[in-house]
Amino acid sequence: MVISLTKRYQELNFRMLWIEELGKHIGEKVILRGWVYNRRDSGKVRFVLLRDGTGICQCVFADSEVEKKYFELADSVNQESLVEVEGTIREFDRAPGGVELAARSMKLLADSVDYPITPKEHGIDFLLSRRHLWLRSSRQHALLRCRDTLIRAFHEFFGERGFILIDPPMITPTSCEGTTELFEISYFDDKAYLSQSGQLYMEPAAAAFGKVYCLAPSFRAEKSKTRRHLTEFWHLEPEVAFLDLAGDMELAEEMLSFVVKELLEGRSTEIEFLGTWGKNKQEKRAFREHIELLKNLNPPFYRITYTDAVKLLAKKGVNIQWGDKFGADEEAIISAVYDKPVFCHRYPKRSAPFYMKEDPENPELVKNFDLLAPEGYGEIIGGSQREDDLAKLEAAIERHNLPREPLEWYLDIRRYGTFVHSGFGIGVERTLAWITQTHHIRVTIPYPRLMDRIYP
RNA sequence: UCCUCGGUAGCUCAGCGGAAGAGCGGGUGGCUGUUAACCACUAGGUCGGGGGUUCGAAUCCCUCCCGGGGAGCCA
Repeated sequence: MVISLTKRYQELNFRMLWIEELGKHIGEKVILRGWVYNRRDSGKVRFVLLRDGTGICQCVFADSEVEKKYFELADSVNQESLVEVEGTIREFDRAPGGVELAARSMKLLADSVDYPITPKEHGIDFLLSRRHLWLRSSRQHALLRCRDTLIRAFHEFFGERGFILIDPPMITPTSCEGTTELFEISYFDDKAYLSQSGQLYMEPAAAAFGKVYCLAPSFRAEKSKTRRHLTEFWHLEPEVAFLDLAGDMELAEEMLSFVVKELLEGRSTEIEFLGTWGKNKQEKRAFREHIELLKNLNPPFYRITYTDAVKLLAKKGVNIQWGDKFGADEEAIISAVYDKPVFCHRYPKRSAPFYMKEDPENPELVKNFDLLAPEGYGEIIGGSQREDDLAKLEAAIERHNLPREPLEWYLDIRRYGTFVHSGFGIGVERTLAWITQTHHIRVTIPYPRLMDRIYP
């Protein structure tokens, strides 16, 4: 079908163009194919907004210039019908994109009756149930283009630095961290679990390749119903040999600065659009301030120890004891002190996962960090130096009441040339939500998986 | 799992004991350039399900179902 269409355009001496390319073809006769985004009319003129995925083009049908049947089609064609429009591209300042198509004819290729997502406000339940159609809408379009750029930027950052991409398994025999709820699946005659992190598999890979990373889905079966949680999210996890905690934090801040720059440069149109879409005056100002913050997001970020953060919170009147975990409120208070993300590091060992390295300067602590994003977005990165002492790791496994046998392979890394190494995990959706100031991360992934929502 | 708010036209919502409403969307007509166009007319309802209170229930009570927001946990 595609081949024959292309041939037809050649025969007609027309050019089949994507809407994003139209600016370079002013004055040319072209054929556009796309879906009807919206339709407007005034007197003897009909406007059809055509969407082909790369952009939107206003097609103008003037009563005096087109045959009656085409004018009538332009007058009645349904939203999201697939059409082919033939005409001439011309400049028009007030049209979206600065150019418009002076239409000569239009052909209905596929009708669309009662398209549910009308140019109107809809509730989140309605939209999420129609996520497969919602993807066509302009805000979702902008967000997912930013997501594409963000993921490419992650790969570029690590690729340029000689990291090797190592894909972890998604089906695992046991929990990686032993704490969170896992999705159980049946695996022939056995039980298996969907991976909640690739980290334990990255550590042996770091011994094999030195600098490695993975970018894969992670699954969490916790019944978390908040704007920061998905049951399936994309998890980026670098792991580096001979890197200590300080180096790990440096890697994290360089990476974040890099991808933010790539987004600001590569997706300025989309980010500008997101800064105005559905926002009131105050929100628009807040967004502009956020963009200024992003523009100045150069290393180093701020650093504060857990112990100092507790003191800071106490000074702010928060009732908190050393050893308590930080909740969402505490994290918001800490991050609000700074105009850049802040590393909170060296948390109490008693609430830390088994694999984190004990701080030699204080065995009550582990050498880990959380990176807290400003503006209340909370933790977007969690990282640590890993325990490389076999005896200490074995003791930690025992302390956490974890079964030892499924972790023997992991202990091997400490048996055969153990080495200082560190890494971190960052959620693609949380990062994108923070950069684009999106309230809920469910719209930063094409098909969100949430508690009680698995359709479409 | 807990707390909290909600379910009324295709969509977004108002009505909160006394004739089922608005805006948008759909349909029809009007307007030479619209920007979620506008104007007029019009069709469209098991008020989430079940039970109860009452002369009378969308409205009050009980219960179940579904969804939103938040907490814990985490990225």
